Amino acid sequence: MENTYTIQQIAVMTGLSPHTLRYYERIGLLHPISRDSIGYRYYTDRDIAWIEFLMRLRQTGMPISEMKQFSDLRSQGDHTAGQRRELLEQHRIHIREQMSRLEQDLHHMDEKIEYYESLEAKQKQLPTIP
Amino acid sequence: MENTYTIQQIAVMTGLSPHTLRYYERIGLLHPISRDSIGYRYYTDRDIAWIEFLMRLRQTGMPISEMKQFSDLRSQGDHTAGQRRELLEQHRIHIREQMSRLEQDLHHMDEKIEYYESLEAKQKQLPTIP
DNA sequence: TCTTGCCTTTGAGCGCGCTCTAAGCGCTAA
DNA sequence: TTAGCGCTTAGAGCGCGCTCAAAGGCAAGA
Repeated sequence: MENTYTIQQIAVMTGLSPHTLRYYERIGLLHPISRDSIGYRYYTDRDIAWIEFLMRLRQTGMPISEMKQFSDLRSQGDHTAGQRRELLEQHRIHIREQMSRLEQDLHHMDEKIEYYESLEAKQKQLPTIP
Repeated sequence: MENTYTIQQIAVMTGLSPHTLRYYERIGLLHPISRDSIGYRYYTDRDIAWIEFLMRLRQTGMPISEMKQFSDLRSQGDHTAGQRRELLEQHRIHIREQMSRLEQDLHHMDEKIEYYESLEAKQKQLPTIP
């Protein structure tokens, strides 16, 4: 659990580019990452967990400005747990909305695909018009 | 079924702005919309159906370049039905992937929220440290 | 007649989330 | 000693999907 990783290793593990990792740190999504004697970043397992959490927020459509809010609350300590929970509950609602919208859209796609299938079936019945 | 609508009416009905409606036409997502005697656009019910379909594609994450492909196939006539169906089947896979990813992410959010709840519960037990 | 209002066009501008460039440093291998 | 590699920084640039600005036309109402 005392492992450390270079930025390149984190990039491979998370799928984020080193550029993006530095960018996230620059805008404050990541607290200032520890450095070795020559100034290279080294990431810990805890950092990885946090990065993966950030990725889930992004993945589910949270804008970076809101992720920043969340990060700021986190860095203020445990007494912000309530606010963080509220933010997350709001976001959970958002995720559920996305899911139900996707479900509806999926049904529509199914219908549209069936429509095309029937169109193709008709076309086979009348290969060419004489 | 022979109704026609101004761009403003379409904007209200679809939620897209007149700007966006013109933009979509400009880039070829919409075929050139009919005009009245003084050059104003008038949209038909068929146009509305197509716009709503486009919105579903966008909503589900299809990039505009791919929507353009689809539109181009459509304007080439019924013989492209097969290709359109294939595109849509690909996209349906994409939608399903999004849904399962969201479901996973939702579970993670649930856990995180529970974690915060437990944190808050602890804090109430120890309101202040003497 | 004049104002108001909605439409038209082309092309520029914008916000988001990266992504890349340029210049430079320290370590290691040849 | 030198070449090459991987890291560092600040700041510029980019792709996407809009969104707006400027300039102008037509028509209905005062």
